[in-house]
Amino acid sequence: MVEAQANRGGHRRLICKLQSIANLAEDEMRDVQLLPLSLKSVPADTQIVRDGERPRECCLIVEGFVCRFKMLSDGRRQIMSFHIPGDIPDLQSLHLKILDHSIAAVGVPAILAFIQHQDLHDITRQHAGIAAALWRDTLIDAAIFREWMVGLGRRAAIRRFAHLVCEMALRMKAVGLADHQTYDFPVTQSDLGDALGLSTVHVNRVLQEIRKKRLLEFKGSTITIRDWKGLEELGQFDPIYLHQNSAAGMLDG
Amino acid sequence: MVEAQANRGGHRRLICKLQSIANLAEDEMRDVQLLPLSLKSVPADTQIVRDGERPRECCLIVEGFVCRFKMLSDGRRQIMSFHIPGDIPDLQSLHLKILDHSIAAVGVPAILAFIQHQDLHDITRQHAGIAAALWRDTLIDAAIFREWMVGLGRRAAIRRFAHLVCEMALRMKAVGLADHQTYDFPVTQSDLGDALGLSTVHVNRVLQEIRKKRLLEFKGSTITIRDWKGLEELGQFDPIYLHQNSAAGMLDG
DNA sequence: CGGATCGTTGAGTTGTATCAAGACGGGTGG
DNA sequence: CCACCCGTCTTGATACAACTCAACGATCCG
Repeated sequence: MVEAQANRGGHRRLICKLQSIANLAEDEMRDVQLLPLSLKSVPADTQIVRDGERPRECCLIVEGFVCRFKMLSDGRRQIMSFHIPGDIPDLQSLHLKILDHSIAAVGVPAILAFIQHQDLHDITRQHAGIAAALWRDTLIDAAIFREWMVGLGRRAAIRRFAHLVCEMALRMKAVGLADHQTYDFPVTQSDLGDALGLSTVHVNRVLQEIRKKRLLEFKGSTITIRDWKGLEELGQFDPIYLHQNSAAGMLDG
Repeated sequence: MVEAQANRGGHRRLICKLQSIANLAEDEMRDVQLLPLSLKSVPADTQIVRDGERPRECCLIVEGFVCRFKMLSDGRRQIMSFHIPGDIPDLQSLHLKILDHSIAAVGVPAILAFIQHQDLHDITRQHAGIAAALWRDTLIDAAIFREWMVGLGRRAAIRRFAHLVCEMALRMKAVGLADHQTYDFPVTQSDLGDALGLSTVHVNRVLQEIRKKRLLEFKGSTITIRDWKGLEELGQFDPIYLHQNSAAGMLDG
């Protein structure tokens, strides 16, 4: 069955993600695999949950690309994070009843696996290791926010973009979604602007500049890194803040 | 003994903080009060823990004012949060071994109470409620980061500042450190610039502008709010993101 | 083929940074 | 007790990064 396959996909993605941030015991992994998942697919650029809601479930990304964002009263938007398969972007709703931002699929349709809060509470009560791993995941989330704050507050536009490209490369790599120097990043220049705190026009000019420096290509929705060292330097990128289990041996081969 | 008093102060502050974000049971509060605290005072504007360290304890603020920040290679700084008595600014170190930023006292000397990671691990293992409360605390931390990101990315300088003033007012109020419309905020204009992503010169001009609007006074290290409604509107401030137990009935009396 | 979305370009504007210098103010030492 | 000094605040002049507005080109899709 298609559904059974996708379900396995959901558990596989979750396991893979958890292993990239923690070391789970055998029985813990087994129970993660038994978590009831409720699958749903959403079209590209569609909201999944909305600012102000009180969700009773968390959403695990199985396929696709997701962002969290807040709208301002004048219609402008700030994207606070991008999420990839294996992430649970609203894990915080487990302990914060009201959602203080929205979540949406970006660029391409997404397949999501919803997990009841109740089931997550149960599994964390039974397995201290899983509780710790999930807590840790939300802490890494926060660490990424902090790093973005540095960019938004203190880094020039082109550095911000370079930094984002490096970050996504490592995160995609950690869950097996990036090969040597290429990965999929299906966002528009307008999305990028909302994430980097820039106007679309300026994003466009930044992209041209970075292409001219031959640091990367960005055709269609594919990013191809041509000069990892250069990108890292331009973005002042130091992967420590990602707190990955193995932050070594990356794309610079 | 002075130390015994301050120790009680530490536990009192912690209890007060935890009650502002969660509902603890009797026995949980009792065990919180039994947590071993190791007191230390640090001079104003001194680092407490440093980027890259691997702390074995967390630091509870008993008195004073603390910020978390990252330094850039060119010596500029981004402050990512301010912390007040009752906060544990490095609670995340419980699950993220390496610190990805530094922590320092700002403006005035601080009294800190260090809690061994081991003791925190023990108490969370014994009391699911305390584990949840601490996890929740780190999640609120992250929610505040997100809100700051919106400011840094999308709000004009004066709005950013107004927003910060509102946020600090509510947080101080929640732990009994702000009265009707006044509270202590011992930061220099340079600190403010590092928090808001602005130059000192521009902070100065923003302050003048906001004074001219008669929204607040900022003499010495004391902020006096003159027009809460106006500040809230200017800062586009909506307290939802603070996830306080009782976000109602604030300074606008 | 037409419309919608996205990307690109140019011109003009503005918010904020930088540089430089002076004023203020609180603490220290002579 | 005064003089001095250092950090902070303030002000002015100038520079520039990024924004806005507006128009046009490129794709894609129905």
